[in-house]
Amino acid sequence: MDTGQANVHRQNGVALWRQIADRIRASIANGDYDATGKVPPEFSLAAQFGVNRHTVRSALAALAQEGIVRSVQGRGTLIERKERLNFPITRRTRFSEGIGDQAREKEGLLLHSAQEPASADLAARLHIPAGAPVIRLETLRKADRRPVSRSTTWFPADRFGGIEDAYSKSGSITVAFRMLGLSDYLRVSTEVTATHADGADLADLQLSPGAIILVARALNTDPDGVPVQYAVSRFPADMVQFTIEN
Amino acid sequence: MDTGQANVHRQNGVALWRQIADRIRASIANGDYDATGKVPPEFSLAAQFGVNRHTVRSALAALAQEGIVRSVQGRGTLIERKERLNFPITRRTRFSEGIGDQAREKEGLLLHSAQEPASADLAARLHIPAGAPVIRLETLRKADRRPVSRSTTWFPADRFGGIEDAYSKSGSITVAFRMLGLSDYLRVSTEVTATHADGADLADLQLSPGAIILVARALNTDPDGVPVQYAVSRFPADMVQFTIEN
DNA sequence: TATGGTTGTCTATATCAATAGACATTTAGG
DNA sequence: CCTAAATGTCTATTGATATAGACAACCATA
Repeated sequence: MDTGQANVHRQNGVALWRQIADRIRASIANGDYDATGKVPPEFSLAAQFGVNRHTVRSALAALAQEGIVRSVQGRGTLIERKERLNFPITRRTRFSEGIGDQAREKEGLLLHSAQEPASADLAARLHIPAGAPVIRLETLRKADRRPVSRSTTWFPADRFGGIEDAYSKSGSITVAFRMLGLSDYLRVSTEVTATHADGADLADLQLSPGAIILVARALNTDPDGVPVQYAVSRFPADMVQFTIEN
Repeated sequence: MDTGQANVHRQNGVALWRQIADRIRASIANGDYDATGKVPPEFSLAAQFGVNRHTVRSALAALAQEGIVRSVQGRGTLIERKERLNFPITRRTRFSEGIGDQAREKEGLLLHSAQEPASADLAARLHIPAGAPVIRLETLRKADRRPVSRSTTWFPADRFGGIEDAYSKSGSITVAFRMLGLSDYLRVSTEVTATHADGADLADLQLSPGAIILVARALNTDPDGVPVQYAVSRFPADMVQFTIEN
C-alpha cells in the first residue's frame, strides 16, 4: 500500500499547522490511531512532519477546537470523534434512507424559502420556460445533531406550490412530495465536485475555514421523466463520502 | 441564484492570496469572465474581496505561475487557459471514452508497476484470499498534455499476469484487458471523496500546494461479476467534475 | 513515591502575509 | 499625441506563522 509519507509544503499560502491538522484529521478518519485511541505524542508528530513541536501544537489546538481531539496533560491527545458518513447515490437516492442506521437522529431544517423566476440554466435543467416561477428552499440536514449537508433546491412553483410548508413540517423531501401528490421520484443525474467552503457554508456546517466540501448537483424527475427538483447540496468532505453502485 | 458574495476569511491557516486565487480560478472555470477574456482589474478585485491590491497581485501571480492567466502591463490580466473536464460515471465507465472529444490528445503513462501480496482490504474487494498476489500499476493520465488523473490500480496477478506491459504499450486499461483476453468489463461501484493533494500527487498532477483533489475508488468486474480491477484515482478538483447518470 | 513520558507555558527571534502609499511604465483609444 | 486605465516596482509597517530552547505541571505505573 501507500506509506502516506508525503511531506508538508512551505510558503504556499497554506500554513503548516493547517496542513498538519488536515493530515491528522484524515488519519483519524482512516482509523490509523484506533489501536490506542490517541494521537501520537507531539514530539513524535513533529518529527514525522519535520516541523517544530509548537507547530504541531497549533494543529492539535485547531482539531481540539473542532471537537475532534482533546489534549490531557500527562496523558496525551485523545480522539473524541471519528466519523465518515456514506451516501449511496442510486436511481432512488433519498437522504434519510441513505444514512440508514449510520445515525440515530436525523432531521431536516428549512432555513429559508422564496419564490423567484428561474434562471436560464435552472430552466433548462427543469425543462420549464426561462423566467417561470420556481420555489427555492435553503435546507440544512443533520445526523445525530451534527450538520451533514447544506442544500439549495428548486421546484417548479406551479406544480409544487406550498412545498416549503410541507418540508418545514416533515423535514423530508420524500414526505413533502407525497403530501403534494407525488408518490415516487427518480434521480436521473448527479454531478459531484469539490471546493473550499465559503462563508455561509462554513457557518451552517460548523466548519473551520479552509475546510473542503463535496458538492452534489442533482436532478430528480417523476416516474414519467418530468423534472421535479434540482438541488445543489454541500457536504463536509472529511465527514462524508459518496458511493455509486451500478 | 447565488450571488457568490462569500467573503474571504482571515487568520485561519489559509493565506488570503490563496483563497482569492482559488476563487478567481473557479470564476474563470465557471465562465464568469468569458465576455472580456480578461480578469477584472486588480483594484476592482481588491474592492470585491475587501483586501489590498497587493494581496490580489499575489493571487494573480500564483495563477500566472499555474499558467491560467498572464498579466500585461497597460492591458490587464488575460485568461490563458480555462477548462473543467467532465467524467461520466456509468456502468460502463472508461477513461478515454469518458473524455470523448473534450480533449484532442489523450495518453496514459505507466509510472511504476509491482507485484505484491494483497492487503486484507484489497483482498476483500477483489474477492481473493488475503495475501494472494496482485499487480499494482501507478499510472498518470493526460489530456492535451496536461495531467488529469493519477491512479493506483490493482489486478489479480494469477489472471492478469503481464498487464503492466500491455498497459505500458497501449496506454489504455480497456485495450490491456483485451490483449489479455477480457473483452468487456463493468463498473460496479465508485466511491468519491475529496482531500488536499499530498506531495506525490502535487508533483505528478502539477498542482500548487493546497490544491484539492477528487478521489474515486472504483471496482470493476467481468461480465460474470468476478472482480478484475480495483483502482484509486485522484483528479484535480478545479479541472474535473464527475457526472452520474442513472 | 520516584520516574519516565507527556502536555502546558514562557521568552526570544526570523520570516511570511497583509496593508498602505507613492510613483513609474505600458497600452488602448480619442 | 495626449490621456485614462491598467499593471509594475519600491519603501515602510504591522501582525501571523514558524522555529528554538527551557522548564513547569500532570499522569500512569513500577
